[in-house]
Amino acid sequence: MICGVDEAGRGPVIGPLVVAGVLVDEEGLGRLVEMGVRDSKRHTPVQRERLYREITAAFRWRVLKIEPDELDSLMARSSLNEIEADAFASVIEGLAPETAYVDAADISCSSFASQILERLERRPQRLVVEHRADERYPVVSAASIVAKVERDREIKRLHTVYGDFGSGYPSDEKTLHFLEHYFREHRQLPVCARKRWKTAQRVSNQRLEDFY
DNA sequence: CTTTACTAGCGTTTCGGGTA
DNA sequence: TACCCGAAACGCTAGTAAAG
Repeated sequence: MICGVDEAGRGPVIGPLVVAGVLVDEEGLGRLVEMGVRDSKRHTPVQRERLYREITAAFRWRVLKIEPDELDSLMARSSLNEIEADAFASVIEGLAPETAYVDAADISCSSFASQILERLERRPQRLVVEHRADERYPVVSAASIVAKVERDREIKRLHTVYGDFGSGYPSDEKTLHFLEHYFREHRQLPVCARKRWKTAQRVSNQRLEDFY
């Protein structure tokens, strides 16, 4: 059996980090190609939703979410890469594949591979860690779609709680506005925000500067 | 007219080399 | 030795061009 693992929501200041894995056999690999899975960025949201339903109905899969408050406390002691290596390892462990294909986010492939390996009790026979694996391997594309849709759904849920704050990424004007407004109103950042992120800290400090 | 595809620009983190 | 800054990788948005 072969699994692919990818992550979504590494950069944003709002919402969870999501890691997903999909497990397929040789035949399933062919089905993924027939479905036309590609890197999640290459699909429209509607296509992603449809593919998500097909993938999760047809194959074994796992998803792991790390909420902002948990991420904040973990980052007091570990780097983001170590936290991700932990999450990737437990997803792989849960699917127990012979071969695992992993998308290395913003780190050198070899060091990420060894970080994952040292966290695995039962290691797959083959661990392939590459940049842009989500473009090269359909099973990683599938994982990227699952991760992306799971995060989008979570953001949508948060919109019903907090109103429309955009994507949650610092480059999104709406997100920044929301954080500033919320902080002015409540004198603290919302639970859904990552306090350790520079953007979040800037928002908090800006308030202090205004105050004095 | 609507949807899709592509690029540029900005945000995040980590890594590595140069400099004081 | 310690620090700083650029490069690399990712994701997101907005804008533009092309296709249906």
